[in-house]
Amino acid sequence: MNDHTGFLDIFPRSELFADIEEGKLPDVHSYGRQCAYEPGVALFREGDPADKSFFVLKGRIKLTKLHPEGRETIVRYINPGEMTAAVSVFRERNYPVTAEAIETSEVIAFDRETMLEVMRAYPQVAINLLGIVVERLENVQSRYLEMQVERVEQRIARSLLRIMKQSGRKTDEGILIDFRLSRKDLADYTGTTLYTVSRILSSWEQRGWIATGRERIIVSDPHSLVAFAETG
Amino acid sequence: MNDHTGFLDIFPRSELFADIEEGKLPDVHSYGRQCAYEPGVALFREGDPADKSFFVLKGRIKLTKLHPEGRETIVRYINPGEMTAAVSVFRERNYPVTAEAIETSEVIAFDRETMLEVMRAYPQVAINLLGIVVERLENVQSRYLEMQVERVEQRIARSLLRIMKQSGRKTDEGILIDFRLSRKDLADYTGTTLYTVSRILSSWEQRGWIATGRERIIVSDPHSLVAFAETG
DNA sequence: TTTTGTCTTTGCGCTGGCGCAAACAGGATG
DNA sequence: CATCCTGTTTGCGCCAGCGCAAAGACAAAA
Repeated sequence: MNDHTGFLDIFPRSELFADIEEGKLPDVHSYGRQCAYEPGVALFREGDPADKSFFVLKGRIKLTKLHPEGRETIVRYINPGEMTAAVSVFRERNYPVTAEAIETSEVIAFDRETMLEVMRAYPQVAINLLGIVVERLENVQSRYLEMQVERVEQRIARSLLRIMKQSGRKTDEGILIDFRLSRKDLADYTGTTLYTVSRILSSWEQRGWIATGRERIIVSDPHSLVAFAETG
Repeated sequence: MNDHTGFLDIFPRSELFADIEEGKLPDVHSYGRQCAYEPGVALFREGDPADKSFFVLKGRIKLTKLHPEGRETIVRYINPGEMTAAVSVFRERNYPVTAEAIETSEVIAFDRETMLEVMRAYPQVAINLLGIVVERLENVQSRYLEMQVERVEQRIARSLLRIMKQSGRKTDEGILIDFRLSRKDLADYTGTTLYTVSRILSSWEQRGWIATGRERIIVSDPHSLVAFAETG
């Protein structure tokens, strides 16, 4: 029973399955196939034919996109209760990103046909999915704009705050980013280099805004960081 | 009659209304309200409450996003047969961009309720819309990646090619970008400055890859430009 | 405990691209 | 035709941020 990681707790709080009657949730759940991934294992790779969508119950998934020259960008992190690979609903499409578990994760995979079936059975799911994709589009558009007009230090501030909001956990020293996040990760997320990230985090640590460790960041003074992100 | 700009020609070839039976198209059309915009006039502004979606019959719409500091980015151009502001389907949302006609344009406006009604009456429209948004998400993600890893000159090449594909017209001197496109516009689209764009276009003109005029670009050697965009 | 591997820090030199300033050019207007 | 307005070009100086290299620090393994 517990190996189902209580989807009954997560579904009603998720954006995708909100508005579905409690009683119908086991039915929706039964459409999918639950599976687990260890850290470092890919759910799918960029360019693969897209045949499944994934709903995350537990853990954390990293979406990355590769450039032919070798460098990559981190597109976003997927947290429990969120969904990825809506693209699979459409025939003849390929995954535009690679999805990799960065923690031990449990997900539910829906393949195209069952996804369409769920959407037909529960039309509100289709509309919710549209809402999710629209929201992500706006999110990337914002980051694209920031990329164009803001200096590196400001972008890192904003990105750190964004990650903090999505995946932060309150502790008594401040808000802890709740997963392994290296300097290189932050660099790939903001479009800079690990050297620059390191220099900037060091300077913030001296000012007392954050506390850092190996692959670990605690934001101890979010207020100052927000002020900095907004004014430069 | 002709003031309806023949939606019967455009609907069947559009991604949104593909798969709808010919005979039903006048019905779909009747859900919306057709209107015209002169160049420079805004259909909606970033931040306004989003209550209408727009389908373009004729002309061209520019989507821009503003940064508090004053600079802006051109998010994309909307051509005839395309749609924008899917966000309006959702209550309590605001337009994330500003839409402005850059040519005399005719569009059909669907407000939220009628949009939902069309989607209920023709479920395929909802799925098509999801497909359109997914595609744009992938497009922005690609540009975001390019922004991070490519040098300015390469990004301008890629952007010029992208615009050329979407809005180019064959002439005997090469492929003409079919609307007023200034150095500043290209700079706002690629995230650089008009000075840099000017310098780079000049160098390409000397190499014979393009021919330029005031707010006018003709790509005379697309092949070389593609090679450059891909190898840097 | 020592070792090994990975992650992080920091000095240093270099350069792509920014942005001012000023001249130039082409359309539109009267 | 001359004028005005807006867009374009180009010289020049500057600096944010890159990226190498080498040392330091932490975690897990042996």
